[in-house]
Amino acid sequence: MPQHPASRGERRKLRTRAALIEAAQELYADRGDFEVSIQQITEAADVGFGSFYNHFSSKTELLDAAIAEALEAHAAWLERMLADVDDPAEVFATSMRLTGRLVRTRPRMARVLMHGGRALLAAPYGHAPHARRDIEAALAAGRFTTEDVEVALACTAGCLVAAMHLCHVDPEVSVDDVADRTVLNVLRMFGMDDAEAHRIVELPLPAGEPPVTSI
Amino acid sequence: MPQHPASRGERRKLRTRAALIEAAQELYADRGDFEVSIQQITEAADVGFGSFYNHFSSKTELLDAAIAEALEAHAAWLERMLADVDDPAEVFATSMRLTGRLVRTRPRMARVLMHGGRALLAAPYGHAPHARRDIEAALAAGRFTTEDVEVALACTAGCLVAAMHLCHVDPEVSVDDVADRTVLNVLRMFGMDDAEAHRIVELPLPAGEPPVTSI
DNA sequence: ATTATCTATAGATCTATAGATAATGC
DNA sequence: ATTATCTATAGATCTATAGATAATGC
Repeated sequence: MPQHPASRGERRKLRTRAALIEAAQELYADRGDFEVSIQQITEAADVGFGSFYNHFSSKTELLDAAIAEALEAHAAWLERMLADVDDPAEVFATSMRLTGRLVRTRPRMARVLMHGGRALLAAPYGHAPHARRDIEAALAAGRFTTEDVEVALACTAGCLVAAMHLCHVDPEVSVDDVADRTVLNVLRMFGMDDAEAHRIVELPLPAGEPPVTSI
Repeated sequence: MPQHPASRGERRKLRTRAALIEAAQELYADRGDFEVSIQQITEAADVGFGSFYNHFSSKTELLDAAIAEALEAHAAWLERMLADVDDPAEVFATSMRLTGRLVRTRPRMARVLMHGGRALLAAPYGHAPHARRDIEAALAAGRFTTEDVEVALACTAGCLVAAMHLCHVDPEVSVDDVADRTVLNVLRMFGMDDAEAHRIVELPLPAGEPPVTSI
C-alpha cells in the first residue's frame, strides 16, 4: 500500500476503495455474516452509493477482497515480527501465539480471520504459504515429524480458528493461555517432545504490536 | 422423530416442517451460505410459500434448526455405532474417523457440518457433549494427557472441520487417509504414543452406514 | 368445526444505472 | 477536458400477511 501512488486522483480512488474495504471488514467482523445492503455498506464507508460500482460489481467481490486484504496484512505483519528468528519451529509457534492473541489485541481483525479464514488459511495466499514453508523447514531440520504436510497445515489452521472461537464465545477464558495451550497441542501433534514444546510457547514474544490494518 | 405422533394432522404438520428443514439443509450444503429467498426455499421443499410462516418466523430460525437437527442426527448415529465400545479413547477416535469419512459417504451432511459446525461443535448439543465426555473419561483412565479440556475440544473440532474442508477443496486426496491422519494427529496432541495411536486408527470400523438423515 | 396449507398481493426493500456534480490534470 | 463521486430513480426482488382452499377430527 504505497502512500503516494501515481497521482492525486489515483490516491482519491484508492481512498474510496479503502473506505469500502474497511467498512466491509468491520461489518463482517461485527455481524459474522455479510447479509447487509450495499446502501448500508456505503453509508458505513461514508461514500456515495453509486461509488460502490466504481470499485466492485457485487457484494461477494467486495467481501472476498476485504478478507484477502485482512489475511495479507496479517501475514505481512507476522513476517515483520519474526524476520530475525531462524528456527522454523519457533517462527511457526510464535506466529500462532501472536495470531491467537488477536482476539484480545485486535478483536475485529480476529473476527475477520475467524469467519473468513476457515476457507482461506488453506488458500494459496495470506499466512498459509508461510506456515507451510515453516512446517517443511521444521520437518527438514528434524524438529517436526508428521506424515502429511497438507493435513498438518489443515490441523494447524483448524486449531487456531477453533481456539479463537473458544475465546470469542467465552469471554471468561484467558486469551493468552488458550493461545499458548493450543500451540502446545499443535507442537505435540507434530511429534515435538513436551519439554521442548513448553520451552517454545514460553519464549518472550517479539516486541511491538503495530497496526496491521485500521480495523 | 417418532413415526406416528399424535394425529394425522400432527403428522402432516411435521412432514411440512421436515420438508422445509431438509430443503434448508440441502440449499445450505450445496451453496455454502443461506442467501436464498424464502420463496426459493419453499419451492425446493415443494411447500406453499405461506406455510413457511406456520413453522418459522425467519430464515435464520430455519437455518439454526436445520443445522441443529443435522448435528443431533449425526451425534445419535455415532452413539449407535459405538454403543458397544468401552475404551473412551477408541470411541473418541472412531467417532472422528467416521465423521471425517462423511465427505465421501454423505457429502451433503458433511457440508452442513463443515459450514455450520464451526460454531456448533463447541455448542452444548450435538456430538460435542459426547466428545467432551470421551476426552474426560480418557483423561481419567490415563489414556490422554492434556492441560485443558475446553482447548482440547476446540482443537478436536477445528482439526475435524479443517480436514473435511481439505477433502472438499481437493477432490484428489483420499478422504479416508486424511481422516485417519487427522485423528492420528489429534491422538498425539493428547499425549498418546505413536504406536498406540496407530493401532487405534487402524482398527476396523464398525459395520453399517445407515442413513442418519435423508440428506 | 377446526386447523394447516396455499394463493395472491401490498408495501418495503434492494440493486443497478443514468445523469448531475465535484475534483483533478493540463 | 477528463475522471470519480454523488444523487435520484426505475425496475426487480423479497417479506409478511390476509383471505381462500383443502385436509382432518368429531
